[in-house]
Amino acid sequence: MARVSSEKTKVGQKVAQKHANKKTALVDAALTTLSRLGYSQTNLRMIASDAGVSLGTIHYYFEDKDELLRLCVARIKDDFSNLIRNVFGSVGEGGDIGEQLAEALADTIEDNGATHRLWYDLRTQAMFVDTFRDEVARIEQEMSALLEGYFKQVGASHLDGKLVYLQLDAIFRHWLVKALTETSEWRAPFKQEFLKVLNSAMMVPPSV
Amino acid sequence: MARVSSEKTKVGQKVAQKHANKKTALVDAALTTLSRLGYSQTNLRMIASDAGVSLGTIHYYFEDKDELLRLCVARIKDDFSNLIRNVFGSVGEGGDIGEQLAEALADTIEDNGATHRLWYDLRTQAMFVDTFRDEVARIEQEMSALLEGYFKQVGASHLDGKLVYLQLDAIFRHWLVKALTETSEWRAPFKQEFLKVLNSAMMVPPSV
DNA sequence: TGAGGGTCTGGACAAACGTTCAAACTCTTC
DNA sequence: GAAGAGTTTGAACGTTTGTCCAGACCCTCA
Repeated sequence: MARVSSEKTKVGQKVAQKHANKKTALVDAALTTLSRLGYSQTNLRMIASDAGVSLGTIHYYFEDKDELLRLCVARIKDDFSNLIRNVFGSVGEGGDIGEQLAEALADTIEDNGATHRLWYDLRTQAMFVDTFRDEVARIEQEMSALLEGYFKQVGASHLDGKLVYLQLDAIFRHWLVKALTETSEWRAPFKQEFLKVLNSAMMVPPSV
Repeated sequence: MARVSSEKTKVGQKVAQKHANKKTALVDAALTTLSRLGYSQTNLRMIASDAGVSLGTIHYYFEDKDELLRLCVARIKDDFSNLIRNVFGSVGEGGDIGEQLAEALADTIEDNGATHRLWYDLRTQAMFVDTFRDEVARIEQEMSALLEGYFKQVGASHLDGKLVYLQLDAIFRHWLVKALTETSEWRAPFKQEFLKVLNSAMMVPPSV
């Protein structure tokens, strides 16, 4: 089992960089497979096939299946943070901010639907096995924190970020399923319900 | 492969009844295993072990694994309906109805936590495979309908049952996870958040 | 007390799984 | 262009999985 050179020479660094790049590329491929088939039906042969490498290559870069899956969850966390951050960032100053937020989330249902589905899959797996449990909890905390930051920005700092996140997430998940399984129009009703929940949440007065 | 006598004789009916009883007992055992291990980690040998029968017996009563799992989902549906119906039924006329509802739901987190966890597992599986998809959709519709019936009863018939169900379900799931994984007190915060969401949902005025 | 239909068993099977490994291959460096 | 470190392969291994089956078992009637 050859290991990548960890010497602190110039060549060693170059090789290590290449090694790391390939590793992240394989994580990418694994995420493609996972988002297509789901956690329970994904195996290493499928991942290798999607990545265009042989089965042995997977084990050359990863200790075992667990390490690969953990890195996948970590990657999802980063992608999620960036995605939501971009959503909040793309929301312009003028116009109805909630409306723009709903629009951006509808876009990500359309563009990253499979990835979001995988997130719900891994979140559920974490209810049974503790492999991802901590990382899942961290992601949810970060989502809540992002929302809370948004609330502070619009002068509603008394709102509970986690509580509103849970409600909005439920709407998001529901219409994600619709968008993935049905052909009927979903953007309009999603945006309507999302805004309804968001507005009703923001109408809650500060608790005494 | 011996099949149960389907003759319409007296003996035939008796035998068929016994056969059906054993079949439901095996579904019960399967649900125990599933709720303990989750969908992706449950296999027929575990189910047979929990049921106290040999592996062959499973295939004597069920065509294949799929049939058993489908019957499990169907059983969950019935149990769920009855459970929620009981919750609504146990809610007395006097006092704060929302408070009593939250209390009853907290009880079922405590008493049937593993079953609820399984429900979320199967609901997520339905996002990837279509085996349970229709049955899952039916269950969610029934939950929404039950809630809508409750709204009509308290004179808030303009509220969207599905929308409120999604929000309350999110709170329920969140605190179910807490109750299953952490030792800290969860009943009080669950009831508080549940009521907060319920009340804020019921404050929504009829749309024009 | 046999006969016979229903029940149950434990082993056997093929397929699929994660994992391992010797051998072949690629690329850089001297 | 030889050497060597890093990479990739495809076959092979041991396990686990769902499925199948011949035979043993149980129970009920004639």
